[in-house]
Amino acid sequence: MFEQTNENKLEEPKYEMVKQHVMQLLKQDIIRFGEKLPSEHELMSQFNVSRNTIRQAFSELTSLGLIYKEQGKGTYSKFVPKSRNSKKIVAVITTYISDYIFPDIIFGIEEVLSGEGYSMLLSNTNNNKDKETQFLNNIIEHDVAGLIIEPTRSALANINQPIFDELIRKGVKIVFINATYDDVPASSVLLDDERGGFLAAEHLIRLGHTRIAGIFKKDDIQGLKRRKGFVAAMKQYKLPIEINQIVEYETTNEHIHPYILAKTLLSQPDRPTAFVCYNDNVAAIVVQAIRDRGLSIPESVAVVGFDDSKRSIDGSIKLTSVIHPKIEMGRRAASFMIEMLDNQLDDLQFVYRPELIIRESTGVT
Amino acid sequence: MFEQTNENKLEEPKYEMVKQHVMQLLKQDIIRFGEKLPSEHELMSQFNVSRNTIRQAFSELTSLGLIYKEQGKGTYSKFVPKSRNSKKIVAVITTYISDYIFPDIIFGIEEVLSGEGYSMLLSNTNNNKDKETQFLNNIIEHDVAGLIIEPTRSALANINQPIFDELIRKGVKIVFINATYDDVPASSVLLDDERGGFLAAEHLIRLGHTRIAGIFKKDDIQGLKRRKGFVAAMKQYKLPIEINQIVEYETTNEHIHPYILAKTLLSQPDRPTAFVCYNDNVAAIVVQAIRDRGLSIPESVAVVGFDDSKRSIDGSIKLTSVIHPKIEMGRRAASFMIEMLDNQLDDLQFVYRPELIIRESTGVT
DNA sequence: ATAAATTTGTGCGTATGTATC
DNA sequence: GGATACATACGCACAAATTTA
Repeated sequence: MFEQTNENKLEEPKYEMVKQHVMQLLKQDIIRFGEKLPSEHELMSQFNVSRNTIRQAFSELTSLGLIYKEQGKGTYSKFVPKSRNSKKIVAVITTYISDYIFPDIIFGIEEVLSGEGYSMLLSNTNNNKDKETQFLNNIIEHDVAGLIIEPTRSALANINQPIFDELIRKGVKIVFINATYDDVPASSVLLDDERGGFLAAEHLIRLGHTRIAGIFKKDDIQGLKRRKGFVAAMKQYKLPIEINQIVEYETTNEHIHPYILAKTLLSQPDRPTAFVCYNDNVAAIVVQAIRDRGLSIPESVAVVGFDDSKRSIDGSIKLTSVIHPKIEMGRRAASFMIEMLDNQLDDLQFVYRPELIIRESTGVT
Repeated sequence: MFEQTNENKLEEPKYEMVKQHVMQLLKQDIIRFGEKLPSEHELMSQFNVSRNTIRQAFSELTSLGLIYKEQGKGTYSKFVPKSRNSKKIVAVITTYISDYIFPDIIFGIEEVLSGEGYSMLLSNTNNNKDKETQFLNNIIEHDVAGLIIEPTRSALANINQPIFDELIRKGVKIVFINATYDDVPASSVLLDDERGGFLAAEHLIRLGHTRIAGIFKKDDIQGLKRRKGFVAAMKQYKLPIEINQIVEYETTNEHIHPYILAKTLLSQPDRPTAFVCYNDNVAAIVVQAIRDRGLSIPESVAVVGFDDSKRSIDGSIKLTSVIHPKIEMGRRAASFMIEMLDNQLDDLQFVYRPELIIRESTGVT
C-alpha cells in the first residue's frame, strides 16, 4: 500500500529521510570513522520502510563517499581525509612578479598564507588583460579557496566580470589589492592614491615650485586617483593648472611614452620646474629625460616618484617618493583572506594612508 | 525465477552488462552529448531484464557523471568537460621569493609555465627544512603535475626522502634547480659551481694575489662545490692553502656569521689580500668588514662575489662576481618540466658553464 | 485546453545468491 | 552448518513531469 496521502510529507521522500538521518549520525560523530552502521534490516524496522528504500539511501551515501559496504559484514563509515584539504590554495595575481614593488607584496602574502597552511598559486598579468582572463579561467578549474588580485588596467572596462561572478558563486573569496573593479563585490586593501598625489604636489608647492607637471598612467585607477590628488593640491594652493601640465600615458609602449612626454614638457618655453610622477619607474625615466636635456636635478628640475620602490634609491639620484606599504599590504591582504575563509566574511576594507619620504630629487641632500 | 544457473555468467551481473553497453554507446559517440538514451522500458525489453535492473545501471552511470535524467522527458548523455584540467599545476619551491636571484628565477619559470597553460604554486623555505617538509606535504594533497625545487640546505641529510618517493610514485615530475638530492631520481638544471669557484680564485691569482681567503656556506652543495673549485685553483697554481684561509658558515645566523669570519681573517698578521665569497650577500658583508677595518677595496683587499645578483651592482662598490643564469635557468627548468610532462620523460640534465664578470671590487674601475 | 501516453521517481514485497562470522 | 548482512533480480503500484494526440 502506498501511503503518500497518510502524512503531510509534502516534499521529502523516505529514502531522503534515511539518508539525512545517517548523515546526521556521521556528522555528529555518533558513528565515527570505520564504525559500523545499523544493518539494512535494522533500519528497515526503525524507519518502517522497505529494504529497497534503505538501499537507495545507502547507495547515494556510497557515491558521495561517506560510507562503504562489505558484503557479508556490514556497512561502515568511511574515513574522509580531514575536510578536503585540496581547497587550501589561494590564487594570487599581480601585474609583475619579479619587478618593482611586487616581490615585496608577494613576500608578505606568502608569509601569512604559508603560516596558515595555505599554498599560493601565483601569476602575473604584465599589464595584459588577456593574461588576466587566462589565469582567472585557470583557477576556476583548480578549486581554490580564495583569490588575491591586483586588477590590471583597472580604469578600463572589466571584461572579466562574468568570471568573477562565477568565482563568487562558487564561494571563492576575493581580495583586491591596489585597486578594485567596482562591479565585483569583494574585500580590498588599498593605498589612498589620491592623498599620495596630493602629498607629492604639496611638497613641491611648499618648496616654492609653481610650474609643476604631472605624468600619470591613464589606464588604471591608481593613476586617475593620483592625478586627482595632484589637481586637488594645485587648487588648494591656488595654483593655475595649465592643461598641458598634466599628461597621461597608457601601458602600451610603457618604456617609451613617459620619456617622450617629459621631453616635450621640458622643451616648452615655460618648462615645468618639477614633476610629479605616476611611479618610481616613470620618475627614473623623467630623470633621464631631464639629464638628456642638460638640466640638473634638483637644482633646475625637481622630481617626485611614487611607491618608494628599490628603484627610488638605486639610481644615481635618490628619489623623493610616496611610501607604498608593500610587504605590509601583502600581509594584510593575506590576513583578510584568512579571516574571510575562517569566518565566512565577504567585505573587509582597508586603506593605507600614505606618507612622503623626502630624498635628493627634490633638493634635500 | 532466478536463472543464474542457466548461462555461464561467472561474473558479470546484468545491470553491469547494461551499464557497459551504455558506456560503449557513449564512448563510441553513437549517443553524443545531450542526446537522449533509450527509455527504461525500451532497455527492459531489449535486455529482457526488469526495470530495476536498468535503473541500477543508470543510477551508477549518473553518479559517474556520464548521464543525467529528467523526469517525464528521458535520460540524456551529459557533456563532460574534456579531460580534467585540474592537474595543470606545477609547484615551485625556492629558498627565497622576493630576494636576491630568486625573483628572476621565478620570473623565468612563470613565463614558460603560463605560456603552456600551467599555473605555479609557489613557496619559499627560507633555508628551513621544516618549511620544505610542510610544503611538500601540502602539494601531495593538491594533485600537482610537477615540482620544481631548489633543495634546502642540500648538504645535510634529506629528511624528506619519503615524501619525494611518494610524489614520484604518484607520477609527479620533479626538476631540481641549483642543487639536487642524490637520493631522489629526477631532472636537474644546475650551475657548475665548482668551475665558478675555480674562476673566482683564478681571477684573483692572475691579479697577483697569493693570500686569498674563501668564505663558503657549509650546509648546501653549492657551497661545497664552490669551495672545491677554489681549492682546485689554488692547487693548479701551486699556491699553499693554509687551513685557516678557508672558512665556512651555516645558515643559522646567516647575517652575523660571515661578518665575524671576515673580521677574524682580517685581523691575522698575514691577512688575506683577497676574498672569494660564497655569494654576493656574503661579499657585501665582507666589503663591510673590510671597510670597518679601515682598509680600502680593491687596493688593500679584493673581493669576488657569486651569482651576479642585483646586490653586486647596488652597493657602493660594484662587485666582481660569477654569473648565475637566473631567468634563463628558470626558463629551462620550466621547459624541462613541460617536456617531461608531455613526453613522459624523467631524467633531463643541464649544467650551465659559469663566467666571471669583472667589476670594481677586484681592481678594475 | 484537455486527456492520454510516455518517461522517470518513489516505494513495497519477494526470492535467491554470496560473503562473513 | 547456521545466522547475518549485503548483492542481484523480478514484479507491481502509484506519483510527477513532460510530450503528444
